[in-house]
Amino acid sequence: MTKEHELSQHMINEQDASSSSHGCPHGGLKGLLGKSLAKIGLSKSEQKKADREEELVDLAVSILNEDGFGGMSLEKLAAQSRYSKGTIYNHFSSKEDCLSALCIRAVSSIMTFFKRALEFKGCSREKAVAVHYAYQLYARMQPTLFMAVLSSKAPGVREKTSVERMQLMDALELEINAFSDQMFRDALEDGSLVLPAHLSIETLSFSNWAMSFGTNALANNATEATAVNRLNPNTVLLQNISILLDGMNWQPLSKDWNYQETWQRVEDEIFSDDIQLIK
Amino acid sequence: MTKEHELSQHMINEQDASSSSHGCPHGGLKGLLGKSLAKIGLSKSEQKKADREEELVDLAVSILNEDGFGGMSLEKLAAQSRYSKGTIYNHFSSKEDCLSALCIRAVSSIMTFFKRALEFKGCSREKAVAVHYAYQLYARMQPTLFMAVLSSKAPGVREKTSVERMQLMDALELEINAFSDQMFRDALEDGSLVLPAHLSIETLSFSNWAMSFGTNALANNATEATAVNRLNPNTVLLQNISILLDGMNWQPLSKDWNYQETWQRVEDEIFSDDIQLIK
DNA sequence: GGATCATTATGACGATTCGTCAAAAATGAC
DNA sequence: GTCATTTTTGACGAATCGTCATAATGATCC
Repeated sequence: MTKEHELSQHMINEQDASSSSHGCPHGGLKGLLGKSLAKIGLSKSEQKKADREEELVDLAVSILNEDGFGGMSLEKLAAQSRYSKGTIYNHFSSKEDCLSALCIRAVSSIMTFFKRALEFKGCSREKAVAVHYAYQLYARMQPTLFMAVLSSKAPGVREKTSVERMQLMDALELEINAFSDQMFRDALEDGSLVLPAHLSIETLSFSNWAMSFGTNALANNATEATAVNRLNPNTVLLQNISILLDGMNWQPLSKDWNYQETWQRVEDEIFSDDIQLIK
Repeated sequence: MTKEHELSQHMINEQDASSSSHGCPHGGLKGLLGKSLAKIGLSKSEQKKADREEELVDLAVSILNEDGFGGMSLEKLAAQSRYSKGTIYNHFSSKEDCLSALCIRAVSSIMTFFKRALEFKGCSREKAVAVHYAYQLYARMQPTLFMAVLSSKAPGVREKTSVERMQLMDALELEINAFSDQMFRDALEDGSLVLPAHLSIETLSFSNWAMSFGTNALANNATEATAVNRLNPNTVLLQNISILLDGMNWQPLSKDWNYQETWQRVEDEIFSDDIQLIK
């Protein structure tokens, strides 16, 4: 509850600060960060409403973590909050709308994690590895929220989400896409990656995302009978990603570089605080 | 509704027939197929109950397709069926238990698709491509059921699922894992694949699955803002998988073989009937 | 066939959640 | 202080959940 809150609180306002303070050698990504969600120019009452929504989403997250997906209800949210049901429905047009709000919270948090990962000092492929580390870390810290992002894309959920929220969600998604694309553009620029025949940046970017998402989703929902259980949960993602990036011929290849060490350095140098929270 | 029904109806009984009739040159997979779910030795009343359960799952699938995930209720299932609520609850201990039953149906269907894909005549990597084609085809034919498999792994759902059904689900999952592993074992045996340093069969098998799952899940839930929309939905999976299998150095590499043609041949030679249904 | 017992099916029930809406309360303008 | 506007409230009807006493069905024995 407070954990998630701390992660995302005022995140948007901190974006400019963080993205300009880290010493990213490639300028490409800078221009894409922040701005799109600026909470500027709000009247006093609008600000008040926005604050309360933040508070409600915080509470919803804690309920989600506590009672799982099916256990989340606006009734319960109202009961546990300082407000009545009517007020809750004044913020969220439906349960699904609230789920979408949670999804936005999740994607925003992931985005900040990504930006922190980018601060890692290393070659372009190492930076990509760092971003995957961040994704995996978030998936482990907030498993339910991580999965909520996917569920919120189901038709039934989208239909019941307010248009403004859907626009916000789509904007965030574009931002994430742009972020991912830019990683590959940077790699092409510095020569460590050459576009394979018949493949576009979009294809590489998507395959990269799909692998990371698939691995985290399956690892998250592992049962005793699952293939994941036979593997080391800490490095499954690194291994999968290594095979994929080798397939793209992204230099240096995994046989020529100890990415295991990179992985560990990302944990120690960037996310050591968050790792403590898990344990 | 009837579509899905036809797919899975008596599937288990047909397993032996299909796996012994196709001309698979590698014998490795044969031994693993079927058996594990044999519906033998049922008394008359047990048989009757099993039949009715099949009927109810069919109906549940159609409701799921019609009203989506949140719209599925046992109340509705009872209303649309010939039975009363009490009887429904006699079959499914809860809504979540019913969801797990749907998941079992889905995985079983996917398994039959996989086995059909294996009938494709070609080298081991082509067979793997065929299996991915089958997975993607199922995901497109039954998008909601496809996603249901993942949701049924959530803790909240598992908790409310009857133990027998969970055992059945775990057994199915093991079967799928074994199937996947065997594909890689066959490839190692015929020499087209060599185990990369520090990687196990389990790792390769899982990365293969994760990529396919991730791609299909994301492609299924694509919105206008998604990266998937920029790509050709018919071949996204083939492209992603090609990069991955190249990364494993599975011969022949995509630069030395036209897998696009393989992909098309799988569609034409194995799944042409099912493709018709989508259109 | 009929009596007896075991199994299965039924739908009424209380509890919970959904989303709505008229009335009450709070806010703000003058 | 008064009035108008906005916001908050919780009671409401509908839908769903899962349970359980009762009714119906079927099996077994005489």
